[in-house]
Amino acid sequence: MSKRQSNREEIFTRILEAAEVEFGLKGYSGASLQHIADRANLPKPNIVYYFQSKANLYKQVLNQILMDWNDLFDQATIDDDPAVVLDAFIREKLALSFTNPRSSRIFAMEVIGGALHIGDYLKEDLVPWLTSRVEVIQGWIDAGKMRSIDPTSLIFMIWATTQHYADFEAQILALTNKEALVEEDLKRIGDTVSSIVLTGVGLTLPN
Amino acid sequence: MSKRQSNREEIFTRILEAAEVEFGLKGYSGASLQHIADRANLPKPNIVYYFQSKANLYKQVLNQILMDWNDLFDQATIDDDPAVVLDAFIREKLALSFTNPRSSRIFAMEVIGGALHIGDYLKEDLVPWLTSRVEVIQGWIDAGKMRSIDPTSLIFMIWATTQHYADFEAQILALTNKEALVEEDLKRIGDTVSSIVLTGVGLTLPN
DNA sequence: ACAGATATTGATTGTATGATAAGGATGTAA
DNA sequence: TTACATCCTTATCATACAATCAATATCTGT
Repeated sequence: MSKRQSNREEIFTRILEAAEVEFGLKGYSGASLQHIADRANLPKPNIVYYFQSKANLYKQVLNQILMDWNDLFDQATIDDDPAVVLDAFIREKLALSFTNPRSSRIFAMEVIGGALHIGDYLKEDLVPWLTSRVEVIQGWIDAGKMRSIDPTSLIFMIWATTQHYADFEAQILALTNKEALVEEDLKRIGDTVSSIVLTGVGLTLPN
Repeated sequence: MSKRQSNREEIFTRILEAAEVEFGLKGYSGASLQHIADRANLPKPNIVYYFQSKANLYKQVLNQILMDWNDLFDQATIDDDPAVVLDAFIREKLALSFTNPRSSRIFAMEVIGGALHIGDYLKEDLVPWLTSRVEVIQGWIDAGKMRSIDPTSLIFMIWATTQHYADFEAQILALTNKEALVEEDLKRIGDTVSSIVLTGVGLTLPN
């Protein structure tokens, strides 16, 4: 007669999910352990029992998000067709913003707040990633496959535009007078962004 | 012998400025009236005396920011050259992100948090603005001046890209290994973004 | 110079928070 | 069954906060 159907791991993820929702809604300071506990259907001290502190729980949530963010655009090499790669990158990143806006928002709030908790990750893990991606794009430019533009600014531009639909969802819904963004919007926006960016850097998709 | 050089208006703006800094650094929940008071060099109760409550002070700060945001891209008509207008819009918005990143960040955090305090402003003031701008761009498209793309997505794209440099400054500095963004960066990024967008929608700047 | 309005101050209040402590329940191994 | 470790829960802590208050100081119009 086990009132306790839940093992350690299940509770872990339950708390993490509740925390993600709460942090996503209220930000770090605004979120309270009590609310997270209520959401996870657990007494508050249990949260601390599993995660030691609020700051640590927050770090774990961020870590989870960064691990979930797939390595889109990661396997691309100089030999690939830049049009195909960039189009896929834009559409995948945009789709991720649509399906998982909460993750994007937590990350955004963290960075806007100065990236105090993930500054090290940015410098240690993301810098090499960006460097290697810039090299690939520069390779395409040198090979005459695309127009000469600043690769870093291009990557930031794609990041900014795609994440915008997750982070500023409230503004977009208010401005477009909608309840939610749907599959149709994803396609229209993906078409527009991909079209502008690809044309902008002198590329056309093969048929 | 007036120890008190400050009239009511001066104190008002002093509090508003201190609050903008504090909210920008810590977010709404993270900011405390005590810290705002310290920053404004006033006792805490005076903050409440002038602004009644923390929530109201925050609203006033947001209001101030929205009023400061000039009406860039506002006077453009169908008769103008879209290349000139869009280029100027991109560069001015980008410059604003560089000179006043704090305002942009407070606005961003507010929207990410669900735009609970400025939802009405978005619907009442920004919707008409967006509608009229979309009409102008659609007019350019209909007149064959530029490529046919979704005007709304284009505007969001420009917003996202330009604000990105203010909101995600911490990430950008970490990734580019810099201390601060300078005039030179503003030019390079402006060139890249303007070039990609203009080319992307089939425009070229006149000489 | 005076009186009424306005502004400033330090002290205080009640509440919500993150964190801890200590005992009880549960499962596991001998 | 017994012993032990893990897990959970109730009760409680000190702290920081927004907000209020009563008392004092300052200004302003007459």
